[in-house]
Amino acid sequence: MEEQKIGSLRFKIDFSQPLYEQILDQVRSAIAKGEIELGAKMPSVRELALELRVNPNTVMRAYQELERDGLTEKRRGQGTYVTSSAERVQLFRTELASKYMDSFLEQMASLGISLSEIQGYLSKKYPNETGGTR
Amino acid sequence: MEEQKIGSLRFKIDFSQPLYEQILDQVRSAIAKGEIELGAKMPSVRELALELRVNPNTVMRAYQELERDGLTEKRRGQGTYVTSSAERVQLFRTELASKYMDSFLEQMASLGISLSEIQGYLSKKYPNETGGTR
DNA sequence: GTAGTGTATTATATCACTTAATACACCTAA
DNA sequence: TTAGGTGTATTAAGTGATATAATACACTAC
Repeated sequence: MEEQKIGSLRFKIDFSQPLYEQILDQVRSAIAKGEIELGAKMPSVRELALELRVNPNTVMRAYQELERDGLTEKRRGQGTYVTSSAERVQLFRTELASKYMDSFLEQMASLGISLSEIQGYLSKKYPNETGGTR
Repeated sequence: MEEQKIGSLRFKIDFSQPLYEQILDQVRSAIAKGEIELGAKMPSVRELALELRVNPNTVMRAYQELERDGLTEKRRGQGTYVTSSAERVQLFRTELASKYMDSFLEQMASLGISLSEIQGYLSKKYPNETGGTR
């Protein structure tokens, strides 16, 4: 429940999922949504671990995955920085969105739910929006 | 990779996810899609465990969840049967679809992706379909 | 040199998942 | 009644992912 602010980052950590995964997801989201600026300095591994009351190894695991995503760059002895490339962020967004989309469609298919039914659900969830394909 | 048939049920089991979860998902899907008939007798816990080369406790865990879903009924001493109520199956379908939908929309929101962008992705994935809301 | 970075290693603990062995309660059919 | 098939419960054990803790090393800026 308790939301923490560390620099321009906000964190909500609980025990429903692995800690490193929550840190990873929330930083990913902040970068994807532009809540933290391109090229900005990330909190250091030790600092973030201290603030979140979590082991440094746990933070490092999240940071390593962020670099694999191409969302951050590490400079030994200096720190971790958000990538300066808007293209990389955009590429990450589309790739992850595509994965989310595929697994969602697979779930719906396993229930025998067609595309038109999905569209129907979408309309119900957003009754006020006209929808992009209408 | 190896797909197994047990009665009218088909199973593909690997080690990417918990075994009980895979069994659960695949039986759910079979019932939701009508691949196994309403009121049909399910394989017994011991039989399915033997066929899938899995511990009976693991199968039982999946079966217990199926009953919680309202998709099966157990008759002590007789066996496990698929529910005879088409309404229950339909209810389950809509409830689970709604959950899938919500968590999907949450994922997309975490990437800062709007509804109209989602509609765009849908059109790309299904270029030949007209779509139910058009 | 000092302090702050990321990184690596080793040990330990906990929990979810799975298997295994066994026993019990219930129902059906011979 | 007996035998065999149901679901259920319990106890024990092993494995792997997750997390913590303590420590050390390499690099960089000041």
